Amino acid sequence: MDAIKPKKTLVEETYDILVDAICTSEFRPGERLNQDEIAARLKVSRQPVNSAIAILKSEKLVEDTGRRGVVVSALDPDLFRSIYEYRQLVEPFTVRFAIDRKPADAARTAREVLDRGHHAVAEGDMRALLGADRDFHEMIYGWSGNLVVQNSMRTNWNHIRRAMAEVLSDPAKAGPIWDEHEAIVNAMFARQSDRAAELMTQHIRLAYDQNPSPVFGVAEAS
Amino acid sequence: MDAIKPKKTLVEETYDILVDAICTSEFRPGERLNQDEIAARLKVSRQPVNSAIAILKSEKLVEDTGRRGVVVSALDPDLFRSIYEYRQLVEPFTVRFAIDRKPADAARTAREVLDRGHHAVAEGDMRALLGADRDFHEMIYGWSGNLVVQNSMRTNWNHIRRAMAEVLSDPAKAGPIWDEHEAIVNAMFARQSDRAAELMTQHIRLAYDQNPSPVFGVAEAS
DNA sequence: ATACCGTATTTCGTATACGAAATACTGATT
DNA sequence: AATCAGTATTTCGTATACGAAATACGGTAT
Repeated sequence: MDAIKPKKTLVEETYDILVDAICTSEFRPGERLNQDEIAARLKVSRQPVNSAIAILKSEKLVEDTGRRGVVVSALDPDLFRSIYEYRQLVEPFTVRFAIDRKPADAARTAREVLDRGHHAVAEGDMRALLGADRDFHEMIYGWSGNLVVQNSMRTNWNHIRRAMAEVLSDPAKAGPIWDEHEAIVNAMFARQSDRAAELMTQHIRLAYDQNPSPVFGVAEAS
Repeated sequence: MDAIKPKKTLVEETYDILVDAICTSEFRPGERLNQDEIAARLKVSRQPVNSAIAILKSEKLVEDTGRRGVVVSALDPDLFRSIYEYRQLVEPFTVRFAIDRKPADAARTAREVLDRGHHAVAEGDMRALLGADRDFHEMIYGWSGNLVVQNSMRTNWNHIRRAMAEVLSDPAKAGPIWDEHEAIVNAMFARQSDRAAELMTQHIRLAYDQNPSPVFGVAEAS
């Protein structure tokens, strides 16, 4: 019997809702977040909205405009470049560690995540695709056992989602991505450390290189 | 003429004060943060304290205990290991990029930072040492031009500071660290990319390896 | 027509109030 | 002495109030 799970506070719920709205471009880059309106929409007082916005600020999803509140941060090509530079460095490393550190049920988990991705491709569901893509990578970060990577990639994926929300991508183009995911996982389970890491490096480089404009033409998150 | 710099809000100031109190072990791991007491001490209402704590929560410097508020997070050996694992991966990378991306005044800045470090060694001032150490590494992160590394290492250094605050280290032992810093900078300015990166790798590995217990016997942050 | 000034309105930071939930304390029972 | 139940107190999440600062608007002067 587990402990009763504490409910999320209104601050936490508000934060989640705002993150999602920003990352799906419901709130556009540069758009002002009006606390009264948000509070009215969510049917809460302004105070939890104000607190949630303070957290968003610390995560740079929104930025200050002085006394007149915050705007959604602009999509920053420098940040995007940094994220992909970083991913090319860090994710092959997570692959290497994941091979040795993955838990006993890793094969089952991997199968589920891959199936979910292939299913999203078949359904042509862009939102599910992005979620599955993120799940795939987060699975590997988790297996790597490195808490710093897990934490830093959590916020990085929010920025990736934002960039992806700016374009209408063709889900059909996502097919090869999931083949690449399969190949990475196969190499990992075959304990081919170098091959798996190289496949991941190529995978991420390809995602970035196929981007005709660093932010607005993003074809794939990964 | 620059824009008038907006003042920090009470939430921001409170957050800064709390971070410092946690990172210098004024608030001990496991200790409850009482909002009323903190508000009274800082002579503000509870609301900005509550908001500041919400941000600390999202950064994992404090954790929830249900309805009775938050406690300062325990020093987690896994997190510490992750941080050093991560640093050994990421900081040589920042060194390599810094060589090409450093600004025109980099040599002057480096000199200032190194002088500050040597001065803190001579003064035997542990707190200044830790600050200078952090400044040294942040200088290189900044030169590398990678925003993700800069952001993630900001919170990581808070955790490093916490671990350091648990022990009374001998400042005299910090001397060789600054010699290592000098060597790294010299290799960078000589554009010896491989050598600089390797020196940084060794430097960080040495800092971690000299730690008899992953958290409590930390001799050096770097 | 444009610029300026005064007033009204909006918005947000923060203080205060309220009530729910958790914890501490006390007295009664076994 | 140990346990339980009831009550009091503490603490925090959130709503509401207040006031400062920013912005919008309307009228007047040039």
